[in-house]
Amino acid sequence: MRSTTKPASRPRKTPIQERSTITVEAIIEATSQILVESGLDRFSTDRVARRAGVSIGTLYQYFPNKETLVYSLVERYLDARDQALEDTCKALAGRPVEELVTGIVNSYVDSKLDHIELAAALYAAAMETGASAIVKRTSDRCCQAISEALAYSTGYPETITKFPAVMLFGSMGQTTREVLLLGGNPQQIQSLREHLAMLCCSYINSWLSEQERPAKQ
Amino acid sequence: MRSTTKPASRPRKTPIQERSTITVEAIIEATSQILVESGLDRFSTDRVARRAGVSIGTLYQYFPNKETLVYSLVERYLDARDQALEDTCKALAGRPVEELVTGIVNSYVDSKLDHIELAAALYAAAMETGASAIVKRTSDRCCQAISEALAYSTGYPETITKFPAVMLFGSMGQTTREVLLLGGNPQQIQSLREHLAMLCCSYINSWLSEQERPAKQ
Amino acid sequence: MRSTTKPASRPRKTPIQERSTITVEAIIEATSQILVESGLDRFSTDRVARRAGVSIGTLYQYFPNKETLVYSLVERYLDARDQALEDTCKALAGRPVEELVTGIVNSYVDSKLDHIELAAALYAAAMETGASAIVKRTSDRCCQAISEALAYSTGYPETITKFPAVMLFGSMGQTTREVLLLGGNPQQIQSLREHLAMLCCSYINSWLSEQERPAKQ
Amino acid sequence: MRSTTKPASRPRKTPIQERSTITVEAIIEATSQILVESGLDRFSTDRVARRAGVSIGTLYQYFPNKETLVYSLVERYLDARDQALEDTCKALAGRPVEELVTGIVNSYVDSKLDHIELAAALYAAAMETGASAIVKRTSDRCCQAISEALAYSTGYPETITKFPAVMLFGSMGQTTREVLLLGGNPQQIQSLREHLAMLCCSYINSWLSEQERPAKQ
DNA sequence: GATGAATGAGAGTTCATTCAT
DNA sequence: TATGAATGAACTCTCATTCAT
Repeated sequence: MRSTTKPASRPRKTPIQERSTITVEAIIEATSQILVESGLDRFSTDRVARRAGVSIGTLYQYFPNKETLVYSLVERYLDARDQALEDTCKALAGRPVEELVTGIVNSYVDSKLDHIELAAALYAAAMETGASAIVKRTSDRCCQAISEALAYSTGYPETITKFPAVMLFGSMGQTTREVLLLGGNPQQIQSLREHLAMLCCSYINSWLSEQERPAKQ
Repeated sequence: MRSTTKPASRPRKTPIQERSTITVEAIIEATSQILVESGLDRFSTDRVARRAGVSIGTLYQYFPNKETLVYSLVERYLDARDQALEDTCKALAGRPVEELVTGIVNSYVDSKLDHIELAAALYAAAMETGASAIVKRTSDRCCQAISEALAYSTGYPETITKFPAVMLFGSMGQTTREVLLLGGNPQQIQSLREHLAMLCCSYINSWLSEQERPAKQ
Repeated sequence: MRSTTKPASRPRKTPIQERSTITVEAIIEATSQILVESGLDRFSTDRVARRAGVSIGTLYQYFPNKETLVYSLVERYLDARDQALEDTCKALAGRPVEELVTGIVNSYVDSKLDHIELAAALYAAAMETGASAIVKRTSDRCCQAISEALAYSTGYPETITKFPAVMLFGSMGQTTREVLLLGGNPQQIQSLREHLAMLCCSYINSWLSEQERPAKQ
Repeated sequence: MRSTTKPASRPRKTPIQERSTITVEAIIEATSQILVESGLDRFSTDRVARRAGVSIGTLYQYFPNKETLVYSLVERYLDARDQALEDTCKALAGRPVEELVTGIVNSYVDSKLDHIELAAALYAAAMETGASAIVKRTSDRCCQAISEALAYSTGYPETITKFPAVMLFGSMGQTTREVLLLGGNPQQIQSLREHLAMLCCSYINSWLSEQERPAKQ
């Protein structure tokens, strides 16, 4: 992807009319399809416009440059994931840690399974195109949600639960990807859920028991 | 980067004169620098050649196409990581699991720290360019090494240690990346090592104690 | 010219606005000029675009690759020749052979004279670039037309007039080229017409008289 | 083929030593093979050198540029054809025209058959690369030989036999090529010989009888 | 608002040729 | 004399983006 030096601006125009909304949706859908089918190479504004059934000029009326297209998609996808995770955290905050952690794991795995191919394609796309800022922002949001829920459930202040939250979030990401690469059949997914729950719970328990006797350290 | 279907062939010409060995090294070094500085966009064969101080023709005498440049680098980097991990596994195979797992964690973190910027840049680069095949291959190699060492240390057959190995390997990857994104100062790195060791050890212990009483499950 | 195996596809885009029709004509005209002036070497898409007064991008919007440029021209030129020959054949079919053959000769020479330089340049160009398929196709078309007219005028079935048709067509091609190479002044052209008519007529007459007494052979 | 502006110079060095001769022969043979196999595109000095088993530097020691390679081959091939034709003309000069003309036809067809593939490849190659000068020169030589023999056999001065000679020579070229394109099986070749002989003889006879009564014209 | 023709910088790659070894 | 590493101009083609209609 040719990286122009322009800052990644938000969509140029906020669709207000009905028709515009349809157009924008068609464009984003086309973006998604092409990214999944062909990856970031072979991804061109021209193809997106044609697939969306609009002219290239129209596309540029709603998305000021190529990057914005990918950004919109990445953001939309990650927002959904974050939202689900936050909801889970809010729903389970205050419950026993093991229950909380297991809930988080399942929410995370579920959100990946929802859009398997898109997840993989976006992951690669996000690395390029400077979308890593978005990735960082949403990662932070997830860690924040986990950290808060953890603090609520354990009684520890958030300053302390921050790091374990990062560890939990980090553990889920690549293990899930790895298992999907292994084939991702239902049985493997089930194993993933169980092992991930076990891994996260035992880690949190270890960490908790260590917190109880900090003097020894 | 255009991912054509052409196979990522090995360097086109094996240097025979000493002069050309220097040239090849210069090209690889330039590839690395530009990838780190500017990412996969803005990465062009032209820039690489100029940075390496050779003509574009010379570059193409040793690397048949652009992809091969990135491949060479990814492969070289991952091979080093794999080698270190394998060495650690071999050295610690048969020792108590906790010692083994801690050793693996430290080896992994060390290899990332060795080339911090390069690691990040290559990670992104590898996602595109079809180098994901290489990534998969080397991941498998790591999981294999971990799995074998785990089998040796626990007495369980490798068929059983396979999945936990994948979980361990997966856990290390993104957590490390996440912490480096957080800034990666020495103190954070230290925390990472401790938490990662704790996470991995407690997971393996949980898993072991579950294995002992499979009937109850 | 690199003859890749990609099929010589038809122009990429059919002009819909009037503006683009002009553009396409300008490009074909430029192709013709450059081919005539400089031959197939020194023929580059860049030069064509510049000569046509359009950007290189515009050129590629209508011609998917370099070969298509030459193909279009070859085809257009040969089609005109074939059409003229077919018209002549149809008009003279049924008339005495001598009249028919003389008509064919003149039609052929006329079509060459119409675009003297272009004919020479295209001839060379067609040999390369895989346009030889087009050459073969149009040659066949000419031979077919001649063969049919010959059958009609002589009463022999077409299976028998086929070969003489090829001989007639073949005789005209290089002799005309040869005479043009000699300078091609009006007097030479006139001699060419006369000798070619004589050559073709006497050949057909010989062949006819041989057909009448096949037993003796 | 990139046309450099340099004049087409003769081979740089005349091989005097045994070894050099072998090298030069190997290079010419490689040129021939590659031209036949792959045509004028994909023909590169590099490939020729590799095929000939010599270094690119050595190639340039005997052939100052790429064109010279093709020239040598074209010249060598056409010289052989011309020589054969001249020999035939000398041998048959003074014999009855029909015998002469038939001999010429067979000599011409034979020389084409000798190197069928090479003939086709060279024909295309000669059109490009400015070798057309050579083609013209050797064509002239053939026409000259035919013209002289015709003069000798008919008693007419050479100024008069010149044009018929061109017509005869021209008739043979494309008809032969055309028949080879048709498949060129032995039966077709035999037909070609017969029809070509008939065509040429009847033409010459017509021309002769016209010469006898010029007043009527 | 929508269209699509036009733009042109820039990318990847080739290959004839030179020259130090 | 032979080698082959190095050169770089030239070439084909793409694609993000603009703007007249």
